[in-house]
Amino acid sequence: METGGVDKKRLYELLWGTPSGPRRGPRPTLTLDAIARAGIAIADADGLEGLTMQRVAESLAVTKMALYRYVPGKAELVALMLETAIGAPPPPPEGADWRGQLDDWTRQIFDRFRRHPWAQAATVAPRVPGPNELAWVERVVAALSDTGLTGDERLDVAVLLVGHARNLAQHTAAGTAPAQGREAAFAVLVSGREERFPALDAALRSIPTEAPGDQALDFGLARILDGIQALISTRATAAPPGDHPPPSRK
Amino acid sequence: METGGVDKKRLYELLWGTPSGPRRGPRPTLTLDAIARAGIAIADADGLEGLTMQRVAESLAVTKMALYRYVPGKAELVALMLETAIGAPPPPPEGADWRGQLDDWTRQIFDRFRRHPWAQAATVAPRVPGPNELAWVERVVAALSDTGLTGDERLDVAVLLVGHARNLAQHTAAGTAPAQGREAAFAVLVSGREERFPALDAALRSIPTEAPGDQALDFGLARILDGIQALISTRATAAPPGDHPPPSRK
DNA sequence: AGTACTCTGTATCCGACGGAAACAGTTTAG
DNA sequence: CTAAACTGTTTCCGTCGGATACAGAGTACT
Repeated sequence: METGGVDKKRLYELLWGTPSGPRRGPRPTLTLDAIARAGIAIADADGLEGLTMQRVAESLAVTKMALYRYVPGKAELVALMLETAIGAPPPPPEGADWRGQLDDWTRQIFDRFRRHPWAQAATVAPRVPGPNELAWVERVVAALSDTGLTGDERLDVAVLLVGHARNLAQHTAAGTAPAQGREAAFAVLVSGREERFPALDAALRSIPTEAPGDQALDFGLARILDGIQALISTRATAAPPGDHPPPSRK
Repeated sequence: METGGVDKKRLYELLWGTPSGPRRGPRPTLTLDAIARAGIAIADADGLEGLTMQRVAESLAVTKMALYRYVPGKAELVALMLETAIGAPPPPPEGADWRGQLDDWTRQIFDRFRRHPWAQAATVAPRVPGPNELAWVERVVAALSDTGLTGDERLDVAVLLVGHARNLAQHTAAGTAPAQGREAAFAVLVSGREERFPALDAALRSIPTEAPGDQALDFGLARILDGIQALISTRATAAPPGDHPPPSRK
C-alpha cells in the first residue's frame, strides 16, 4: 500500500523538469497537467482516501498502469496535484504596504486550501517544493524587503502565515454539515463535566457573536500581523531604513 | 483500505467511556492503554504508514482480529493513540501571567508533537476530541480568564497556538537527517533561477545566524504573543479589569 | 524505403492491507 | 449445572499500489 517513500529525484524532475524535445515512440495520449486535474477533481469530491490510481485512470479513459508512465507513484501524483491546485500566486494588490500584501497573501492561500480540502492534509509530510510553492514564498519575502527583517526572519514569517492559513482551512473544513461550529461540538462534550473544564465552560457560555466562518482566520491573522508590526517598529528605531540591522537573535 | 469514515459514536465511547463493571465472558488479555502504547511505539519508529493492525497485534502477541474486539478500526485506533500520546497537560508554571503560561503551553505541546511526529499528521482530519485534548484547551482558556477577551477569542487563541506548534513540529520533523535545514533545500532550488525568485535569493544570501532548531518556533510564538498582548492592552484601556467588555468584533 | 530502436498503453500477476463472518473456548449469572 | 455472553482465532474477501512482460506505434538512421 502507501509507500510513503518518495523518489525525490524523480519528483524533482516531475515538478521542475522542462518539456523535452521531439522523442521517438508513439505520442502520449495524456498530459501531466490533465492527470493532475483529474486527480484534483476526485480528491476535491472524495478526499485523499477516495483518490486511487484506478479512479484517476478511469476518469481519463486509460488503464491504471498507464499512469505510471507519467508519474512514479501515488505520492508523487499527490505532490503534483498539490502544485497544480495551489497554482501561481496572484499579483499583490496595488500600492499596498507589507501588511496589506501579507494580509491579502494569507487570505489568498487560505482560499486555495479551502477550495481543495485535501491539500492541507497533503502538506503534512516533508516534501520537495515545486515552482508554484516557491513562488508563493517569494511573494512573502518580497513584501518584507524594506522592513529591516533578516533573511531567515522573513522565511519564518512565511512559515508562520502559511501555517495559520492551513490550520484554519482545516478547522473550517471540519465544521461543514452537521453541528455548525466547534463551539457546538465542544459544548456537548463539556456539558455534564463542567467541574473538569470550568474555564472552557465559562468561555462557551459567554459567546454572543454569531460569526460567519472566517472569523478565526481574521483573529489569528490580525494578531500575527500586529506582532510582526511590533518587531518591525523595533527594528526601524534601532537602525535607519534601508540598512540591514545587526542580527539581535538570542 | 483506509476507510477514513470514523464511527463517531463508537469513537466517543472509546475516548470518553468509563471502565464498565464485572462482565461475563473470559477476562480480556489486553488493555486499551496497552494497545495504544503499542501503536504509538510503532508509529514513533516508522510513522503512520508503518502502522498496520498486523504489526500492532504481533507486538502484543495476539492475532490481528483480536484488536477489533477493543477498537472499531484503524482510524479509531489512531485517535486513541493521539489521545494517549498527547497525555494530560502539565500544570502551569508557578506564578506566571497569561503570557508566561501560554508560552510554556505552546512549548509543551510542541514537545509532544516533536516526540511523536505522526501525531501532527493524525490531526489533519476532523475528529472527536478526547479528554486530554479538551484539557489542553481548557488550560489556554483558563490562562486568559482575566484578560477581557471574549469566549470565542480565547478559543481562537487556542487554535492559533496549537496550530503554530503543530506547524513547526512538522517543519522540524522534515529537516532531520540529510540537508540540515530548509534554507539549504531552498538554496538548491533557487540557485540558477535567481531571476525568478529575486527576493528569496536575497533572503537566502543574508543569513548569518546558525540557529539550532527551535528558532522558528520562538520567532512565531513571540510574534503571536505580542499580537495578543496588543489586543489585551486595547481591551484593558476600553473597560475596567474584571468586567466583560462589549464585543467589538466587526 | 526499409529496418532497428524506443516509447506507449495494456494485460496479468503479486503481496499487503483493512475488515467481515463464523467458530470454539472460557467465564460468570441464574 | 446449565445457558448466556464474551474472548481470541481461523478463514476468507475486496481493494489497493505497484512490478513485469508484452504488443503495437512512431521515429531516426542506413
